[in-house]
Amino acid sequence: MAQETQTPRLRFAPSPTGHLHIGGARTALFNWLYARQNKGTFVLRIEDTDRERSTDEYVHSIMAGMEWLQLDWNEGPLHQIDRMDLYKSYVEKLLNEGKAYKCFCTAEEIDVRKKAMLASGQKPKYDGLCRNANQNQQKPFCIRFISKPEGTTIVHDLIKGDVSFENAEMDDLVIQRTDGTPTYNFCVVIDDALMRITHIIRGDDHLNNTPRQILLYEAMGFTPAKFGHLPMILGSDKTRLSKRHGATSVLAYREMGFLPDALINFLARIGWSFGDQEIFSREELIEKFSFENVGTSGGVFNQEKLLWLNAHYLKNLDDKTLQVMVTPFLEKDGFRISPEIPMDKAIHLSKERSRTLLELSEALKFYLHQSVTIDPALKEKFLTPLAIELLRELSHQIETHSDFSETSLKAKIDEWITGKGLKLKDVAQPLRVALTGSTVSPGIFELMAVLGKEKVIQRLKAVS
RNA sequence: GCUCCCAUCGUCUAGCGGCCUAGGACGUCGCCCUCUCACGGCGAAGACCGCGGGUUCGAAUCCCGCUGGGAGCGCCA
Repeated sequence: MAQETQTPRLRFAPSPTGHLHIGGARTALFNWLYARQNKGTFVLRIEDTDRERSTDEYVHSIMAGMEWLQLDWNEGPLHQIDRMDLYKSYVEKLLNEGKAYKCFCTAEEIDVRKKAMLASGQKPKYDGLCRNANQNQQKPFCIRFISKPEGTTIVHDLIKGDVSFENAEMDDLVIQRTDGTPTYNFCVVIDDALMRITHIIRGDDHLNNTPRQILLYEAMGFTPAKFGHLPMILGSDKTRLSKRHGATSVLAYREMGFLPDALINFLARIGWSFGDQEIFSREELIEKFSFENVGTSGGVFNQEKLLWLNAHYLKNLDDKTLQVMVTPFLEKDGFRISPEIPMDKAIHLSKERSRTLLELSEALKFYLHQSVTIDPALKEKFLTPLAIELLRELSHQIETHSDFSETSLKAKIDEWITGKGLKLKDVAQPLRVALTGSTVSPGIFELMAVLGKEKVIQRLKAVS
């Protein structure tokens, strides 16, 4: 048979029992990167053999997460549930070849025996009782794969190097449940083999499963793929990242106003590095990725760094694009983009002061308000009788000033301030509070130019 | 308990035997810029390279042991 498996085929195989989470997204990313780098194929396969916990909602959510991250796939989504007959044919094959057997033990019986093993210091595993049992009993049964009693199985891992396991460590794996459905370790092997997957890149929580999968490959006459096990992403307490550590769903990061490129960049840098470089475009990632530079130890998910990266990508986006991206955040809070305010200019002023789209939307709200509400404490501190007097005077000065551009405004106000023997410092904060309701905002002249004469005068009158 | 994986600043990491009195980035703290806040610029603190043995002229880098952490040990994936 011709060996024409030169272009790699990779896959991401989530189970739809939850949303696409951070760890899964990184696994998908690394598979995707390698596939794209080598002009290979990236397959999305849904591992939904657990009918109890799998839902369509999660399938859609996972796909939405990948689409948002722009991790596009070439084949799929393929559902394992559609391939049940296929798996069963292989169960039959193994049964006929004497490589598997029916097991009539109940869960309770096994549980008792395993507990006893654990108590005596042994690794709890199925004791193989039914291997020699009468196979024609009229009782419910599951089907087990006969493990090898001796020898060593070596996993040639692309990331961890060679890892060897004693075959005696492995027990007789259930490949078909009592209800007749095949199990994960069995289905993956068949799917990966039949879909001609060349590289299986997944979390290292699967490393212990790999030797038994290799044995399954061999038993069914398949050639094992290459494996690569990624270290886990950890929470701040260095345990495997979970809900306990806060948001883990990729889509939740979209809602928090993160940019897909930032998240991709961040995810890539947990576990993978390229010298001292921190910022990578997708193209660079595809070009520079290699298993060789994937680390072997787990990495903590550091949201502060994600925030920094997000800020970086945010300020490098053009204003019009950002406007499209931030609008949903504004609308969600009941704001309507008004043509009176040049939003792109407002965004230009705030984008380097915001780390997320959410923060950006917050920074834009004051432009859109009908009137400014000022916190009493701020009012007391900044809008003193003296300040109000100044603002009133300033209001008159501006009313007759027609050119509301930033430079013209600055010239006009500077002149007025200097004429009064004051410093900009003396009026900037009261003015800022009156116009924005906050002590924090973009530069006062830029902001006034964006806000427009009418609103500026209106807001000044409201406080004086 | 058993099996497997892992171990450099608080965090992500560079380092693949001499270039390391250990480099970069995030965060932190100063200073500069300045109308506030950011951005930006400059600078500082921060790792006896988990511990102990080897190998070697020489080890963060190789080997062994220990300790610590993680994962697995499901008729979940």
